[in-house]
Amino acid sequence: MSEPSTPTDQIVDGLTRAIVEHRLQPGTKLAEQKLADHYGVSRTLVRQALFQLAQKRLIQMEPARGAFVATPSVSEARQVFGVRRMLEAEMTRAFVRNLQSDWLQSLQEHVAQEREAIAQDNVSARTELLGDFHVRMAELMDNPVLAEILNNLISRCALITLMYQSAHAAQHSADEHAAIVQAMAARDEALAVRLMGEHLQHVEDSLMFERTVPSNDVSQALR
Amino acid sequence: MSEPSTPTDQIVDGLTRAIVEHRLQPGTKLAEQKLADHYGVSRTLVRQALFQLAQKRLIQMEPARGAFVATPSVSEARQVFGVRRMLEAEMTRAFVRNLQSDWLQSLQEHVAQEREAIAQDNVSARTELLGDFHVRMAELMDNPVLAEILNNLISRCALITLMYQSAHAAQHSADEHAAIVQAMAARDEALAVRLMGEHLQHVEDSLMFERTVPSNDVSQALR
DNA sequence: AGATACAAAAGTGTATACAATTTTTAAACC
DNA sequence: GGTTTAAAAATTGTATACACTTTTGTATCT
Repeated sequence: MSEPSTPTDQIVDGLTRAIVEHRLQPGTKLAEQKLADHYGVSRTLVRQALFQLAQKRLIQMEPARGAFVATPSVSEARQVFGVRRMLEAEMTRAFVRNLQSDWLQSLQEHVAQEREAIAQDNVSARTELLGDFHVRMAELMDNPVLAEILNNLISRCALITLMYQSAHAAQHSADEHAAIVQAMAARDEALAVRLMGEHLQHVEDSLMFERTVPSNDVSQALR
Repeated sequence: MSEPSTPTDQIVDGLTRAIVEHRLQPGTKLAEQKLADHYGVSRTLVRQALFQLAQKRLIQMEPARGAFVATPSVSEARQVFGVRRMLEAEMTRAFVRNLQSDWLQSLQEHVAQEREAIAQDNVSARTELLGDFHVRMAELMDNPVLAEILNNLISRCALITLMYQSAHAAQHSADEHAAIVQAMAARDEALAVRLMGEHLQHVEDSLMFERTVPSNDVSQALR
């Protein structure tokens, strides 16, 4: 979390957070000069950042027209969730098979944090923690390659996710996380895998609503 | 394959191919001006391309020192193959479950192409086709999201792969591909999944040898 | 009034310029 | 001979300049 990171990376991170947290709505135009002014750098660096975001599929670049926050189709959304289910089913299986004593405690603490954020109605912390549960599993397994891929997929899911996940749905997710950890604690591989699959299916099913208002106020959103 | 693509994308593609095909050895320095001269553009565009390659983990950028073709550690290599096994086990399962009549024929034709390239001792075509077998499955399932992720993973595998895969190992891979298709044709889901897992394990096991000579002649490699 | 044409403004795409850092080269020293 | 120091060259990091495209605004015509 505390990497030195180049200016370009900082812009990437800042925009990623803004997009994932829905402070920048899908379809919003990202004008290079405005971003440059906001970050106090030249367009050169903004441009480098935009290209990277395009590769992460968080924005879409149209030739000579500029960059826009991505508006994933329903089909793409289903594919992203599908890949997550494929990957995380096997990840869960491997997790239970190689279970270390401290892993369970770490996940249990994470779920506790989730519940705290939900109780406090802290929407952005809640969203981040719910996604990080899955990344945390990869990190515990000491697999940064998997963690990075999952993190990218989860970013795309967050972009896909409806504006604000309801407090109810968030609570449901946290409960499912807890149930998964419980199955792991019982070393019940099959159950843990099944619960993880169902969990992701539930998250997917709880989304896919109508689009929300595009306010498009870039400077304010980035504050 | 025939996208208009910006100059930056062309540089990314060109360097990707050069790295994946081992015309540029791991550790080779990629000096910006040399690349700019070679592609007849300014450093600006080369830089954009390099940042994208860094994100794909095909090169590593060191602050103020420049870009170098990535030299993945053995640990990273195992992680990449591990993620592929996770992903492709489930992909194979889904493939067999949703099997369409024309899918098998497409894969069979692909295997035939592989064998032709192997017979002709066309190393670069062979390497590309052996990797594309897996991407083809994702494409047949009409899942570009999965196809893109797999393609990135496979690029990293190719970078990891020993300088030149032996003709013998290539033949072995093509045979395993054929066996997988055969299991699919028999609608034997469990067998197809198992064969795919074993196939990836074999590929992984056949690698991991010593490093080879760094020739570092960029201009010639890109020719 | 509505549509069309054209000029002005804004924005993107690329190259160049320049400061800051690293690498190389050469000389001085032990 | 090998190591240290210092200047020179090369390279990276960032900003700016400018051509070209798209968008916006305005006046003209029907």
